[in-house]
Amino acid sequence: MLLLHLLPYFGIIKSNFNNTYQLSILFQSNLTTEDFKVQSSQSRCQLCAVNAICLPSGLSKNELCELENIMTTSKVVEKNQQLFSDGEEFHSLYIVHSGMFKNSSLDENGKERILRFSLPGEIMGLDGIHAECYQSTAIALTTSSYCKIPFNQLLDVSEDFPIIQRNLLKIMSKEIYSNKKTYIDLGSTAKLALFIYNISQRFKNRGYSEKEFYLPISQRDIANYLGMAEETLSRIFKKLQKLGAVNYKKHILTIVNKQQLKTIAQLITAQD
Amino acid sequence: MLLLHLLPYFGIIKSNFNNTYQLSILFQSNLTTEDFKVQSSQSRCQLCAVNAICLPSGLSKNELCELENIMTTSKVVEKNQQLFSDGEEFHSLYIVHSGMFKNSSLDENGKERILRFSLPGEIMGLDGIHAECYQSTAIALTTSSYCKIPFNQLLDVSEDFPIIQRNLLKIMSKEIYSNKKTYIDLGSTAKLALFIYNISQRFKNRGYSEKEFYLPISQRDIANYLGMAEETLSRIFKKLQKLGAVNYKKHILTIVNKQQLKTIAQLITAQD
DNA sequence: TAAGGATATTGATATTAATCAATTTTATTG
DNA sequence: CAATAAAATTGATTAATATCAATATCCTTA
Repeated sequence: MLLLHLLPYFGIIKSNFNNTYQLSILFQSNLTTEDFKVQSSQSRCQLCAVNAICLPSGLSKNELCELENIMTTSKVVEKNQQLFSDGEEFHSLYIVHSGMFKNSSLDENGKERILRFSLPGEIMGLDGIHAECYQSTAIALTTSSYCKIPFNQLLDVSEDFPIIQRNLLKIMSKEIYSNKKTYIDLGSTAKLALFIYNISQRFKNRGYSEKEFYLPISQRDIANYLGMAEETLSRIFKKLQKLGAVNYKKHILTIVNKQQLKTIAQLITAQD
Repeated sequence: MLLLHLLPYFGIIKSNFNNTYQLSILFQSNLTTEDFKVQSSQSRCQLCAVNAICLPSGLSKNELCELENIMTTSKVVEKNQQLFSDGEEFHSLYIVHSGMFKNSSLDENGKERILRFSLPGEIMGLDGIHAECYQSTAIALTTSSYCKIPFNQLLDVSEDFPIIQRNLLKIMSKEIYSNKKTYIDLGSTAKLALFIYNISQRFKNRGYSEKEFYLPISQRDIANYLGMAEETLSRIFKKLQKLGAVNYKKHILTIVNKQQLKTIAQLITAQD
């Protein structure tokens, strides 16, 4: 039987190519919810692979316990299922436990606008706090799992445990900061290179491989997120491969030359 | 003698053109700091024109008092002065009281990247909480004033007054949300129209005129913020004027046709 | 108020990316 | 596994925007 808290590790394709395809299948496959069932005693935060990130640093056993009491055990959603939707009443924060989500909303003409992709250990729903309703829709891009924290209960607990409050502020601050590093003045090639690099670093920060990972996002969605035409994105993916910076086949992304990727993304100045 | 807490009202150019230029001069002028000196008893939050926005709703007299005790009386900075800078140790949040600031940092090639413009009632420095140092530099674009809240003291106070904590979370949530409404998939014309509309609405939400205001931002800085060439911005400003949507002369911006502006900004679908 | 520097405008051209249209490849489902 | 739908690729063309270069205007300050 599969233990859910190990799933995030499986999602990463190791350099060893014998393991690779078997493992990655978990993320594209048609396994049913049943396959992911978990013993509740083992799904608690102490055992969770992402706990160190989703609510970082400084919590005592006592404080962690309080948190766990209000959180749901992690649950599975299938590909294309929706966790919450734009405009719906806000009640809980969601933490990605495994898999990936897209957060989007519809613009004035009804066109989907993808605002963010959420990876394991990342929190969704923070933008709903101020308006008391969710500001975007969260859709699983692959079979995924999540934990749920009712916000009012979190506030109650944080009154007794200021460290939790402080952590929440830090998480939100980081979110504000990361949104600022925008793609706005980059050309299409730099945009895609930066996007790949960013995703890679987010995986790395969560203990996964930064070199090779399963990317369950369609090119249409990447193009939407980066604000470019699908066709342009396809051409630029090809270009990045031709340049030897990355490799991309069937949603498996390999970073071949990290330095070069960073240079193209304009994160470092090209040497001459 | 000028009372600082009235300044924000003066910054707005009324439709009455007799008053207009005199008043707007306050914002471009070379008045010295002396001219802006304030009686401390009148600068407290109760009298502040922006208090209802900067720390909104639900504070009792008692709670407000606690806040005021830790805040500095509002202070003036001259044009081009810096409030805090990227990388400097984080200690306080800053609230714009009057005038305008730009928040920017340098990219890998040393080029300035403007991340945001801060208007009266808006908080600066929130992105510094997580890293414990400021993530951007705040520079006054015109003679401006601000209030300062030491963050650790704010945390202390908010432990006793949960409403303050909750307000802070809401403010940060709003900031996360507003960053998401990006310009990424708009053409240059729509970008500039949306930019003008957004600024206009932020003025409106703070009780100022949404139709006409002094915009102390250089076209170079607007172009930088929107990720386009200076020349393109100049041409598009002209285009928006030719179309009859706005008027712009010597940093005085007038919205001539709001509906049209919104249509160009793709906020509403064009009627046929 | 005249001079000099900064900011903004304008035109010509080159570059980049969008659009349109067709085809190929991949994924899904009975 | 074949049939169909969805996603990705490719080429040709058009449209948008950047760049380069020159000039004009505005703003500051001596």
